[in-house]
Amino acid sequence: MSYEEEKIIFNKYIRDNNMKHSEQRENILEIFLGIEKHVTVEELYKIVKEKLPAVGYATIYRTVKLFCGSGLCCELKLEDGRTRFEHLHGHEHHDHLICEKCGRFVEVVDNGIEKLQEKLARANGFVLKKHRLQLYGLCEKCRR
Amino acid sequence: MSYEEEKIIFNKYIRDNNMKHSEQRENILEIFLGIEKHVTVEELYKIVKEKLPAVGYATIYRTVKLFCGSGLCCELKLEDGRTRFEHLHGHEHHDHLICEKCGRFVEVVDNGIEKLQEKLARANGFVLKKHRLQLYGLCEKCRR
DNA sequence: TTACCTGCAAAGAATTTGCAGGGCC
DNA sequence: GGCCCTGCAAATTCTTTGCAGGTAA
Repeated sequence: MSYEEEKIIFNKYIRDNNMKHSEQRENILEIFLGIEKHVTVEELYKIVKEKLPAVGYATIYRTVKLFCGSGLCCELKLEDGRTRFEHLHGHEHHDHLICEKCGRFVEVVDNGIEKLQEKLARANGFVLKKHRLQLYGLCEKCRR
Repeated sequence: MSYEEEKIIFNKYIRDNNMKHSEQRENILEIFLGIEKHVTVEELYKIVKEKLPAVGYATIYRTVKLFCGSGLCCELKLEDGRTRFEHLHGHEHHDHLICEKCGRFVEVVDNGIEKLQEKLARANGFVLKKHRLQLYGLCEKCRR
């Protein structure tokens, strides 16, 4: 058994919202947390399907929304228009550096940038809640 | 007549790509450049429809893509999943500060952030081409 | 037992494409 | 004249919803 901490968080969220615990949701959570990548619903569906052949597409959609609601995962909308989900197990907040050619994702954080964002928002009368930063460019390999 | 400079850029793009000039596209461009806001295709369609009642939805889609291709406009994908288009006439590159409650957009730029992004990308072996930064928070009015 | 969970299929929403007729070069 | 442009309708793609039967509490 793994990801005990996340399961506790998720099950608390389920209870707090008057929903019921289900074996399947916990299985999907475990599979999802084991994926080290930003998956689309389609990708997650295929991976889950291997272990739970009876699962339906709608369930994946419904389930990742629950993960997001419980704070275990967050949605990522990039330029290609597809929604991706990334779990937060073992990942602090981070931004994304994306290669325009090969599609490689790199997770990056820069404290200086974070602080300046906070300052910039304040200067405009805003209280910052969250931000999304994507850097697009060409990685080393793709420049050769 | 207005937006001469943009029309020249657009027409050059059309020619360079073996497409044909059309009165309608130029009219749409002029209307679009006159809108000081990030419009969805639906919004733009309604506005254009007032002056060009015969226009179709598909044309708006096709035409804004051309604007993007010619560099006169860029796509903006936010958390709500709808694609917005903003023209660059009179707008330097900027990021967005968005109020989560009232939806207000503020265009912001911070040179410090821009420079750190460049540095961060380089540190990871990337050559930066562009970036997208959205700051979400609560504006002054909405906090009262 | 009651209300939620689930798979399936159908519905929705946003966007793209095919086609036939009209316009540009 | 040939090829692109355009409106319309149909097709696609991604996502949500309704429903009927199964399951947790």
